[in-house]
Amino acid sequence: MNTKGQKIRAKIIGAANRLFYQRGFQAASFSDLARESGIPKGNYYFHFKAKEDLLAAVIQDRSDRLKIQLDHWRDTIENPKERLRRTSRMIERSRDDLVAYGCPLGTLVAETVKSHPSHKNQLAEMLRMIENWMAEQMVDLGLEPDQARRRARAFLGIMQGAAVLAAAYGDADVIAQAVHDLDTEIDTL
Amino acid sequence: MNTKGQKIRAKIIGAANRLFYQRGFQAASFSDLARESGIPKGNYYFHFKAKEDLLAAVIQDRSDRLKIQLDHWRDTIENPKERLRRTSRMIERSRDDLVAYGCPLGTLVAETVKSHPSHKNQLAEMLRMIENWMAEQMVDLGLEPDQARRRARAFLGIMQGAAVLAAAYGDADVIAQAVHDLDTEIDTL
DNA sequence: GTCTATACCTTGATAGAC
DNA sequence: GTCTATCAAGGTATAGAC
Repeated sequence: MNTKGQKIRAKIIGAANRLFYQRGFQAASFSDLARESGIPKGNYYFHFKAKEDLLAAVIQDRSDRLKIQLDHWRDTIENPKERLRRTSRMIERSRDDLVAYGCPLGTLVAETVKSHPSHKNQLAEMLRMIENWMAEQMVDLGLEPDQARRRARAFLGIMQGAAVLAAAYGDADVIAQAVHDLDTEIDTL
Repeated sequence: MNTKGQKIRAKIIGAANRLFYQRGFQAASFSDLARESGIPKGNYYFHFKAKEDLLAAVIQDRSDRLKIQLDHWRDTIENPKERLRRTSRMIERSRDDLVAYGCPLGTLVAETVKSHPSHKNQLAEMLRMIENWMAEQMVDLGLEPDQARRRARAFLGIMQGAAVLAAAYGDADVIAQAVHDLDTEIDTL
């Protein structure tokens, strides 16, 4: 009988995923979640011991889906440069959200590093997943592993920085510039 | 008789400045502030109508001091490249705080863009102040204004991105790499 | 397994004594 | 001008009916 339970659980995670992103983890209350998801407040505590456990599940969910996406790109795209370009296209496509709410990962880092350090490892792992993936593609292009790691980290930093500035300025051009800069860097690899 | 009042006000801003950075704006309560500053809770509402007004004063205070710093560098350092290098040295010097709490500006952007949009302009102005200042030095180096703005924005993005990753990874090496990348970029200007 | 009602606490904010 | 006492509101979390 866990199909129904799993379904409600997934629905809760889905609603929390969106609200934690759009309002922030601390600011999103269970009342908000209940109202927007249609699932009553008390129900949350059957599926998750505490709000922090719900956050952990949300991060895990994002991580799982990111992994699927990265694996898919790696397995279906032959050209390493083209694979790399997918990352810049990803932030280009989500630019409106980035302007409105910042990076889903980066803003969560900002919150959790101060008040909820228990989630830092989960978030760091997710960022490392992206970094490692980009480094792999660079190695495929012939870069030395050390050099690849450095470049991959710089790429990730550019993305994170662009998300912060885009949100602060409320200006999608910041994303456009970052995408352009990343793409021209990829060309020179 | 505003000397004493101003002094208490300044003391409140000082304590809030630190706690808002180390714990985050939402997470830092008046009880925390009262305990750490020694100034009783009720007193805060004589000097600031609401918590948001205190935040506005804190940001203004940071902005004022940043302006003084940038003006000072502009007026006392002859070599434009050396002026630019001061910005990378600044993040290098504060790297322990960046690792522990992220960027004082960037993390505040992450919080306010979602739940307190009224402060976005203040923060955006502060970031633009840095961006404009760096662009000025680049123009002094002979870059076209448009090109200088693009590069300055990229520089600022690298700093913000490095702060996010350093905090997420809990690793000061991220800052070291960003400083190195910035310095070598400055060399090529 | 699901939902309702509620306990308990902390928060930002206020009223009024000094 | 400064501080104490307290408020109403809203938060997370729980107990227990269904």
